[in-house]
Amino acid sequence: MGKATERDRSRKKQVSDSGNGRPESLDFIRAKVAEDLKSGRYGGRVVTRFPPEPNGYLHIGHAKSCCLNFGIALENEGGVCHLRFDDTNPETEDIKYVEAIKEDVRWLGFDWGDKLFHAADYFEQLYDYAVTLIKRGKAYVDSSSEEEIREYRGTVTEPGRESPYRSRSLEENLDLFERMRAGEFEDGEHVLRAKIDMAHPNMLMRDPLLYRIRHASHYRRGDAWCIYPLYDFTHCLSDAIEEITHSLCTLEFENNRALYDWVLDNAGIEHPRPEQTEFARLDLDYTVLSKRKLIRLVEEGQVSGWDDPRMPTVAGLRRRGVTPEAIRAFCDMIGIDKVNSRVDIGKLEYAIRNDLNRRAPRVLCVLRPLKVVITNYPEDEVEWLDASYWPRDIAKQGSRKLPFSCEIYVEREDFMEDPPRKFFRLAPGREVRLRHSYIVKCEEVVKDPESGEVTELRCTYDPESLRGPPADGRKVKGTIHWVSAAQALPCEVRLYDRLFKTPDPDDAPEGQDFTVNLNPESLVILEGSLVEPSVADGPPGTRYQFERQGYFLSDPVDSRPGALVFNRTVTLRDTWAKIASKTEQDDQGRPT
RNA sequence: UGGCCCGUCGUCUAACGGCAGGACGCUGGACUUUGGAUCCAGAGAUGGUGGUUCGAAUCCACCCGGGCCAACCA
Repeated sequence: MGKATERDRSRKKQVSDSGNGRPESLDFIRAKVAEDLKSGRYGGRVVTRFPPEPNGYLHIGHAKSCCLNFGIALENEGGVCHLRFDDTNPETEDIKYVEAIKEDVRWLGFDWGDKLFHAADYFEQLYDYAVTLIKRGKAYVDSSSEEEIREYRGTVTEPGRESPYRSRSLEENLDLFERMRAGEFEDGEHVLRAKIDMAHPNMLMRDPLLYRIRHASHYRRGDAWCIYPLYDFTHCLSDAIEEITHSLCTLEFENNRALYDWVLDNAGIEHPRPEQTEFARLDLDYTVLSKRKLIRLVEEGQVSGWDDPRMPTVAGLRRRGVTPEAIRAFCDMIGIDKVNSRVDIGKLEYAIRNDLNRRAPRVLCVLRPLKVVITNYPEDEVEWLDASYWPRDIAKQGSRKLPFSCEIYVEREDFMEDPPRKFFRLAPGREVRLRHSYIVKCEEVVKDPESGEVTELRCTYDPESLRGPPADGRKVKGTIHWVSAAQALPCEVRLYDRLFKTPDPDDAPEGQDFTVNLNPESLVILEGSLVEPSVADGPPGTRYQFERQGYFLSDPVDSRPGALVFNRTVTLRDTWAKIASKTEQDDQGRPT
């Protein structure tokens, strides 16, 4: 008991009690940070870093890392998290990605203060460390060709062979490396390699490359350099330069840890040194989270850009209407572990709904309109009904006026001529409540004589039914949304759905790739939707719940007063859809 | 087939030698002028086999399954 109390007290991340009387525990990384703090390993410092490479946009997997690194800094007294661009590859990186990433990190709610760094700014120091390595006999210039190097490396089951250039003298190595920097050689003529062990069972330790020659302009350093350091050399030393304590990265870098430590050791970095710890990257079903694949979707025009609302990018989620709070809540929900896993996208959707439920005012919008004439309502009358923006269980004030008249539109889906059991909506002879308004009864169905399509419903209303249930005690189970024909605003509605139709997009038939699994219905554009007039003043980027439909955001780019465009962020939970599909299954399973 | 890492409800996770707990999802019910939200209840897991131990998800061995590594990417 005393042990539990002590552990409880030492917790820095105060998460809610799960109701079982026991405190919730820290993930293994936070536990390690807490341990290091307790043992005084880093003198009470906690310094993490979020190290994106500016060669693409941030996606929700990066958000997980962002939440972890900035989260740990926030949770610990005096904790700091650096934003560092890991920009050592001049051929793929661009300033536009730097700007986009900064915007995304800020939008996610994280503040790096004055701790903004670039690995490219360390090139001079990194060069000096390389010289140190050479002087210690721990690095050499290899003049083998790319193919030779590959060949000599061996395979995972066979040891490699030493390069013939491995035994060059210190002086020759120093001279060559200096001339590499001076630009005396062509791309690929020489490389700088660590001298470790060509027979090492860990392939990364078989004399890994440290520097390569690339006569290319760097977005930040211009033409100042023609040799560029590689990841394994750069990252650990950048961490050391910034005095990072906990260097957190994903599982695929587990093999790199030995090299991380080797470089630090041999470059003479003093203790306390940064320590690398790996965790599982985020994988989400019904989408892809690899930069390579996301770039392909953008370049092939499968989506409209990095910020297409179907993209799992931070920019895409933002334009879709997802809030940073929802993303952070989701990251909290999934936890941190070392098991590679594919998270149910339903969890993300839950986090989004849970957040939007409390923040999005309710309005009425008819996506696919069906005309309804109220035959016993005065033809020229318009009643402006008071309608709360919030349901009774949300403690917020505010309402708007909703016009009601003899001609309205309802959702086409809310009428069925021959309804199944449990369909609580409009059907011949049936009554429904119009949200915030009267009860109406369907008296007549008007059809197009040619096609047979229902074109209009003729209904009567109960004048006594505006407030509360009907006096005669009859039950009206269904409530549907509607808009008044004369005052409704036409709008475009973009219904976004999952980008892929299969949980694992990479599971493609032989010879085909993930793009065959793209969901052709991931975007359905509705041109003729009608929304209540109160939304006219909402600036682009306003969030609403369209009652019974879902959460929507007026598109920040395309929506304008008079030409409203709404993006569906996520649908509401749809119990009816579940009942309907279950009923269908039951009917199919039953002998006729 | 070499090395490293990892296997707990359908999914994401907790339990660190002592009652396998939570969340999402699912099922049923209550409530309801959103088939939303909320509330209540329920079903549901330690990959396998041995061993150590009074006691094993936890420690050990073997097996099975999964991931990563043979870019001058990160």
